[in-house]
Amino acid sequence: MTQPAPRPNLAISAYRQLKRDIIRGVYAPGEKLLMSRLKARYDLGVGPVREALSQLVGEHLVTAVSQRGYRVAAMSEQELNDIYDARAHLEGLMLELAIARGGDEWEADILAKLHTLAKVVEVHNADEMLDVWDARHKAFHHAIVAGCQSPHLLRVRESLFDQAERYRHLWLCETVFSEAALEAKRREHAALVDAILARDSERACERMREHLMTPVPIIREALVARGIV
Amino acid sequence: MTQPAPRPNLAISAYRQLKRDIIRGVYAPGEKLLMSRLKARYDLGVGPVREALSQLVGEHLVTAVSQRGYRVAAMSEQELNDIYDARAHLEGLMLELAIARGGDEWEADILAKLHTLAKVVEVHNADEMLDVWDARHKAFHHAIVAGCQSPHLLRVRESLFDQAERYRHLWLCETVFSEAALEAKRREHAALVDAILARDSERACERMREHLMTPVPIIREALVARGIV
DNA sequence: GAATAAAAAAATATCTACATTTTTTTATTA
DNA sequence: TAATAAAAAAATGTAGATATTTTTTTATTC
Repeated sequence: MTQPAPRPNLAISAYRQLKRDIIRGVYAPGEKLLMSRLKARYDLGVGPVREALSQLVGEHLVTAVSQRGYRVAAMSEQELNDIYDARAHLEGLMLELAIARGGDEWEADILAKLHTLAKVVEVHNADEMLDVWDARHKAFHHAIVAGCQSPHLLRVRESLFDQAERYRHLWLCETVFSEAALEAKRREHAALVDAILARDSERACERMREHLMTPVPIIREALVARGIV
Repeated sequence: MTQPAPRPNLAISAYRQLKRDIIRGVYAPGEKLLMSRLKARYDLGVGPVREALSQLVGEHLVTAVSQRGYRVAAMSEQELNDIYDARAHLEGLMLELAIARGGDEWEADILAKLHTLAKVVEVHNADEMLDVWDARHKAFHHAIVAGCQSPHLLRVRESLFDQAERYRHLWLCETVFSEAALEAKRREHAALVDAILARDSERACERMREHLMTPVPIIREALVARGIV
């Protein structure tokens, strides 16, 4: 049924690599993205690179000034606060809708993803640990909000998520390798799922908003420690 | 203080024209956007056109399939419902935050924009009437949600707005030229502002959600009438 | 003869290399 | 030092070459 994914063109792979590198912090916030450097790094012509940059401008990960090229979007404590605040409120809203609209398989899917997340232990390699935990954590949160059944709200959430990714990455590094932090997260998730399954909208949304805001102070410190702000 | 707007390059003006044409319905939903036609229509080379299309893909107004070019994003009754539902809930949330966070000048600005909107009468030309009323109507609604003071929520709202524009344009044509419809809108706006100034969050949000959903049946009919769905 | 499959042709999308314009840097002069 | 001019670097744009998809034509099978 599904179309066999067409072989991506160079612009698409340039887009993926560039986005990944920006999120991972390969380029510093505000850094100028020289066409010549990008061409060399990804071994592509200017066309594909330019198209990739155009799309990233649309996602606000890159800024452009006509005739003066492109830069990685800046990071700031102010933006950190605003993104996380916006996300917390948006996901609170989506959870409220999900509790009103979600059915049995919605609940079941949340439990399934919670279980999978709790089982991330057998991994040894540090990088792999980070990737696996992050992927499952994302899947868990996605399962919760997916219950709102609105493709457009889900899309809007994803765009906020993408913009938060650079900040989230700092938090992940602090969290994934601390057993205490992971345990705290486990407890928050359990309490959240508890309220959701009880269909207690008020309590669930409050816990969701709190849960989403906990990384902020940690990230703020990491930003300072790395001299980003 | 403000930078003198740099002269836009061809990609930027291609982007603006293309976006405008898509919103205004120059291209049918789902229509293939031939590179050769676009080049001819806007009198540009492939480079700038491709960059503009890439950005529109990021805004979900255009879809792309690798090696098979670009198409105008489809329109459907389902999407109409979802966009308006998502917007109603999002703007309800933003209004709630605005009532909690907005100060005196927020209230004053809403009143100012309401007044300006009420004064759209001296225009005779039909097209100009539509443009002026729409611009002031937008300004009014923007003034309301701006009180939430979150740049990211405002940006997310704008992206939903852009995606709704094609549907909104159908509604505008039905509304702006009907004195009865305009009068109904005037009353809804007055009731909304009333609840906002009373800082009655619950009532204001309810009225906002209702107000934002009223166009849906009208647009649905217009979609059918024009054979779009 | 109708339906299917294979091959060729046309249309289209994509990419690169080069030319042009603009901005930034460096050097020069008052 | 400030202003100007020259040089270098960078961004932008165009045209043509290449690769892919779609359509048309031709051949084959039932």
